[in-house]
Amino acid sequence: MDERQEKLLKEIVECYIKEIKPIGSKHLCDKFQCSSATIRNEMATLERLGYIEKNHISSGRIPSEAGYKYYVENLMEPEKLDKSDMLKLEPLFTTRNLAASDAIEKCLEIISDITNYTSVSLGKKSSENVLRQINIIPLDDRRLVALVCTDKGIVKNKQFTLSSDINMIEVVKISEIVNKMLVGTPISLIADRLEYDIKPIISRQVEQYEAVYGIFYDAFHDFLNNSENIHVVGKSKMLNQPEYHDIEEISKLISKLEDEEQVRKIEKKDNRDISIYIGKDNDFDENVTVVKTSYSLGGEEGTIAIIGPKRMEYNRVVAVLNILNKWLEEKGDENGRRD
Amino acid sequence: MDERQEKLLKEIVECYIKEIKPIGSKHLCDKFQCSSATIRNEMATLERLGYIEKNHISSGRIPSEAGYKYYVENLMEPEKLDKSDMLKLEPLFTTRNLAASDAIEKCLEIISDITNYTSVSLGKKSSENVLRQINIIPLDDRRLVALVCTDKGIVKNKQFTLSSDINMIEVVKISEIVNKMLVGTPISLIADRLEYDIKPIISRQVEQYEAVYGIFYDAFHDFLNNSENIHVVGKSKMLNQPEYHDIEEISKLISKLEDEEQVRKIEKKDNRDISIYIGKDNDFDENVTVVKTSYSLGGEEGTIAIIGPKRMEYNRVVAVLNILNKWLEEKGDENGRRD
DNA sequence: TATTAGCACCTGTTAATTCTAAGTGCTAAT
DNA sequence: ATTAGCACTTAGAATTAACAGGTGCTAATA
Repeated sequence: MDERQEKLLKEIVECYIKEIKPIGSKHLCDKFQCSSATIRNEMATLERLGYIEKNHISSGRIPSEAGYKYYVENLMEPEKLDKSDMLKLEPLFTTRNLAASDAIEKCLEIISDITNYTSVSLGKKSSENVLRQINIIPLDDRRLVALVCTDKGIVKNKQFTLSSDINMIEVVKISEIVNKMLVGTPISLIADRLEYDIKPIISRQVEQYEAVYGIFYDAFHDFLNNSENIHVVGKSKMLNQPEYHDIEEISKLISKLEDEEQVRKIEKKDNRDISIYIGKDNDFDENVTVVKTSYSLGGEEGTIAIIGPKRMEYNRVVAVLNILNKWLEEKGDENGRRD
Repeated sequence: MDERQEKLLKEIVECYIKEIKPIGSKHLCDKFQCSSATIRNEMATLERLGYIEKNHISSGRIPSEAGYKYYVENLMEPEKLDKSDMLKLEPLFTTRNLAASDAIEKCLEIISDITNYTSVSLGKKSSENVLRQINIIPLDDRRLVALVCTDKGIVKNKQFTLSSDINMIEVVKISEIVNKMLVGTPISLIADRLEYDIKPIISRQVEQYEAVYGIFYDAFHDFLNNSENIHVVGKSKMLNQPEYHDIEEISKLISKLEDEEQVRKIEKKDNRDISIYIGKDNDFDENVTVVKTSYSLGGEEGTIAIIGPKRMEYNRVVAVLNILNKWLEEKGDENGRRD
């Protein structure tokens, strides 16, 4: 590809991203100071190379997946975010001492707001976390909150109401035992340990041991079941993308976004700063582009991804992620220094 | 309306709910043992009364909003849920000592799953809650969890990482002061009280008082901002409803479901057991039906609503709500006895 | 008097047809 | 290497025709 061809491809991609209509040769005459015939010739070459496609024999051209790929790897110019975008990013920089998980969620919301695409965060499955501590906090003589914390900074609370035959003091005592015995245990093993190590002890000490056991079991239950640590923000953003006219298709996509197992497919083992998977390149859905970056924050490692149409405003998305990356790095350092 | 006309209306409504196609006179001949002409005559009457409509001069009939209304008020027969539905309801009855808010959310998920419509719960705005207690739970020497509990059983936790110049012990001490001074204060007033009552005290006792103040401020912040206590489950269920072919329209509806202020409009001051607002009768969206019931659970009062197409399977929905209502009542009693 | 058969009439839907706009590839001339 | 010119292609819009499914009304019927 010579320089003009590259410039042509760049123009086609950017123009198509804006207009969402196939680009004909005439549209590019002015920009390139030559006749439409010349453009047509060059386009024919680009098509032979696989970078652009026709919908039908006499339609304008649209970028192929390879074309988008070449664009993002070689042609795309970084964009500067405008003022209103920076304003939306503001709260991130001003809010201090947010916990990792809250910070990530805030990120997602801002990303989704700025880009108008769906944003996703993937942390370790909570079952891979290790129990740091469990606290029982009495609210009154019948109600309590169980607070479970893991090493990766996940904290969950769950409320319980005791039936009248259970003594709050017992529950607190048991929680001390659980702490002593189970701290450091991977969450995935907790259920077993509760059953085989803790239950026998409780049953010796407490009369209504089934109920007390139930509380501890339930306190962990959320961790085991819904593996959490996945957040998806802006699920319905794709409804605004005009290329999705078919309600069936979009419905399928949204279902996928609601299915944790599907979303997990976004995760991929590569450590590049920002990676872009276009169409068939990504394992999630061949009709979308997934842009990913990984973060490490307060000991928790994970991935942030943006899901949008293949005709994504790549340079905008990359610009946003670059800023967030820098911010996450700084925040990560801060936390690092302190640990 | 004589008996036959009522039976006719009932048939038209139920048939339309199933088939989603305008109902012609021929379809009803068998059921009514008479000719299509007779049916046509009767239909003309029903149309004059405003219970059914035509799309165009020679189409079959569809129920009008008034028709649906007459149906649910006078004609609808209660349905028994089938086995698979009861199976889905099962977890509700077996799970014990769930906190109110968790229980409600569980309800919503089950409702949405069984009915395939969107379900919503509306509790009191969290700013209307009153502070019950705030706990500071240290995780290590730099990290802590702040746990805020309100009288209506809302519990939220938020993690913080302390910068190295703040002493954990100080924070815990301050939390005791906050508890002493602010327990019983409506959440909506907390911000002010923090500023004017607590801040002066902290500033006298702690050197880095701004940061410590920040922690308490942030701990409450979520309560103030997003007024929470609204849950919407199955936002995209409407995508499966065939009458919503227009992507624009459905997109608008989903946006509404994501907008808390809009969702609040569902709330209405009426204390009937189950109330049904069809089309223009509801303040949320004139293209849907809202079925509501109110609950009182562990001192928290609120509303559960189901949002679906006007062509909703009313008897199924009502059957589900009836069961839930009974369950909620029992559970409410339990809690009541204990307080 | 309530029901029905028959008929003229209406409209959405579908398929077939035509027309146009936008674009292409190729050839020959520049 | 570029371009003008031309034949050719296709999607999409507009038009038409045929048809299916329905209606209301009238007159005959039980």
